[in-house]
Amino acid sequence: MTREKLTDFLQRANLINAEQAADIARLFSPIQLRKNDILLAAGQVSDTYLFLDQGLLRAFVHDAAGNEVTTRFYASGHVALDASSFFNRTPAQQQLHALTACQGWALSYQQLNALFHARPEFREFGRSVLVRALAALQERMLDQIRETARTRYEKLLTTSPEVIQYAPLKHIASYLGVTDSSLSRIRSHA
Amino acid sequence: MTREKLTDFLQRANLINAEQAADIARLFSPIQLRKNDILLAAGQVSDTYLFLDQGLLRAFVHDAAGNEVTTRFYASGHVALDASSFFNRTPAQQQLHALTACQGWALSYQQLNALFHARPEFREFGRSVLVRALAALQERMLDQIRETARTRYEKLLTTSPEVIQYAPLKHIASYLGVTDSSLSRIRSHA
DNA sequence: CGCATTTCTTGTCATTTGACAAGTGGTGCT
DNA sequence: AGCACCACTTGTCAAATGACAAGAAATGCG
Repeated sequence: MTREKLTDFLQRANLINAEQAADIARLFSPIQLRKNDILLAAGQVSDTYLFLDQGLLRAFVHDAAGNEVTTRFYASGHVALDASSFFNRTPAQQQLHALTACQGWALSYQQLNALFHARPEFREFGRSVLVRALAALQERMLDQIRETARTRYEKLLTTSPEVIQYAPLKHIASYLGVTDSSLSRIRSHA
Repeated sequence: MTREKLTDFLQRANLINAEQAADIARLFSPIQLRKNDILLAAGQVSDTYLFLDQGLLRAFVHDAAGNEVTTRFYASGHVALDASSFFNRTPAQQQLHALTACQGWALSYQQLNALFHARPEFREFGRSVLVRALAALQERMLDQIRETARTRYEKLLTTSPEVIQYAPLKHIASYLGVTDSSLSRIRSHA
């Protein structure tokens, strides 16, 4: 696995140039996950800032009734992270589950902080990752409020076909906020 | 208006001590808003990092049909901000609207960045503000998915009574993701 | 291979919520 | 005061979705 996707990613917000990206990328360690591995278990303090190169992950929690609710999918080219656990060094509520075999690049909390300290441009970049995650979540919240389940499904279909392809229906359903039966019906009469 | 709430706020995450907090707080400028002032208009680049001392704000967007959707309320003791516009220096999608007369403390983008540069502890604090906003939004997303409108209303009632008290029903309704009629019925037969 | 488990679909019915419309009461403005 | 405009409530009906259950299809495993 080359670091090419990682260096591309680092340059995406135009806060880091090619040379800096190469230097920074060198510090990430390769990570492999098998299908169904749990990268982060409930109660554990996250210590992996993961850039996903290949594969698909999901984050999920249990609700009061004990049902799993999928809170996010992470496709390749994105950072998969429980920000709250990682940055606050607190036990994770969320779990991270590999839906397929995955490859990625990782930093520990200590490494990330050292890098933030040493490299202002990476600090800026790290902030932009957080701000983008916030904006994306806000957008999803809006969809949840004003779009029907069918529209939400169709949007997911066009923006994240890999999710539809690899994630089982029940995970997609709880992510979209509908029951599996409803999603099945939405699909059938698409 | 004293800077007391602001210095308390700065110390809340235990990343900044009392002396540092006093130094930092000194750099914020006081801001007043009248009821119904628009702090941030659509299309404008946000340049106000606002700690709200008194009053109530809301953020809203227009959906495709032109209806206002309230995306968040900001009560006193919190930072009211369109993070995406402020940090990326991009035109705001959201607007910020004073629901009551407000007082607060503000930094410009330039001031905030200078402060981030000069004070690592404030940098950490800034990150924790973002991470907390992310976690709160995630929590709200979960409620949106698994709770009924009635439960969401009741939660808001206990966690943010000031919102119920000062915001008109239609803003609360669009925030909760229901129509005003439905919310009115939920209330009537509480 | 054969069995158990999981995944997905489909049926029936109840519940929630939305759409639309009318009406009431309050508020602000001239 | 008089009028226009909001904010909120309430009625009626339709549409979307959930709950529950049964069954079919696919998958994993010994």
